[in-house]
Amino acid sequence: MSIGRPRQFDPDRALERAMETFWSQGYEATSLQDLLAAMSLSKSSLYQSFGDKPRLFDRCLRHYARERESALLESLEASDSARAFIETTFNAAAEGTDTERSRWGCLLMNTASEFGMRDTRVSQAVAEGVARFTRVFRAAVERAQREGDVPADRDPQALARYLVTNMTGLRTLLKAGIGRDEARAVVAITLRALD
Amino acid sequence: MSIGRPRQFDPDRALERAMETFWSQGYEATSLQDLLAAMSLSKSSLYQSFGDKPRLFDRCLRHYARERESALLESLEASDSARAFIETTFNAAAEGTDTERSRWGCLLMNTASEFGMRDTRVSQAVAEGVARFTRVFRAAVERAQREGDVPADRDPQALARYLVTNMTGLRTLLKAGIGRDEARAVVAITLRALD
DNA sequence: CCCGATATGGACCGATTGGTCCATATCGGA
DNA sequence: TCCGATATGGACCAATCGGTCCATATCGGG
Repeated sequence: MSIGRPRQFDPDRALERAMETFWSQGYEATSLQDLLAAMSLSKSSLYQSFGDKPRLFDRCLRHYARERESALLESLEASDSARAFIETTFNAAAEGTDTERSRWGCLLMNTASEFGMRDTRVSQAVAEGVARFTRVFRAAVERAQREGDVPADRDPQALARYLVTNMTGLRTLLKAGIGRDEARAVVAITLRALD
Repeated sequence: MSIGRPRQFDPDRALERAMETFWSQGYEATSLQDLLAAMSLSKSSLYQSFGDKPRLFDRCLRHYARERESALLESLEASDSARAFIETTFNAAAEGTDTERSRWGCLLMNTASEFGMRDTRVSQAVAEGVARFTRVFRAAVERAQREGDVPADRDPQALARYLVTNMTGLRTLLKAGIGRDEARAVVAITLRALD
């Protein structure tokens, strides 16, 4: 399978760097030069291994969605209480302690905001990613209901979408310059929906 | 004051067109060509009357914020009940009946998402606009409390920010392809915070 | 009727954009 | 050791980017 000259870079690492660049700057504001510098490879290698800018971006979107989903799932499974997981996730977002990446918002939502419905491939990647997040939160809500921390008569799917909506709005407002105290107060109200 | 050759275009109309272009496409994705075509004027006139692209964008942001604020205020004052105003506003957003512009999201939040905190002028314009919106919703909450439709012990400022957050998230999710029914369900949960 | 002042159209600019192409390097297998 | 196959670096490209400049058009006031 590996005939010919071997790659001089780690494709996963390079993809991660590309993802970070798109994430922090957006699609249009990211030039090929930016990508090449961040990924530390030549233009030829980029096109050889990842195709053109749209294809690379698409791979970054899907990589992001999967990565975040598994991180959330891991955190959920490691939590003693599903409700605690939800509260911790939101509070961490409000604190912005969540690495410097918290200042970047959510790549999927940034992309939804930037592209809207203009590009079919992008829209589909975004929709799929949102579905992943929603699924995780639905699972969390359902488990919380089983654990008696959320009333059983609530619609887990609707509640999950509500949580995703609030997380999205919160991250956007943080990018808009809202302060920590204000974010905390918003989160407090948001989480009341679980009572 | 009006010495020299008169303008052959309506500056307000031109600014409106520029705003719509930035609103629907974002800043980076909007070229000067796009602006000139939408505004129906020559490059010279653009630079003469509005300055360069960043300056024009800044004016669009402030124009948008003021326009939306006054529209919301008007709607609030025309409502018999402040709570009805809030509910109507959110339901309209969920329906997407809200002209084609609903597919564009909110210019201020799109901008926050696209720029983050990179540009001081832009950040300030966004923050000021968000403050306008928050003020309107706070006024609405306070009036609703006076009218007995929202418990008096709630913090109007925090509730207003919560509403802005939810509106932001909702508009973003609509851009991400969420359906009407799902949006309605989210809004229903959002509005429970007023009970 | 001319003059100062503003508006307008279009030529022009260097820089950058995303993308292609080819010569060269470096591998595994025969 | 040579060959097929892949990787890499860099030259090169047309198109477009935002922006400047100047000649011309069109006004009001003297």
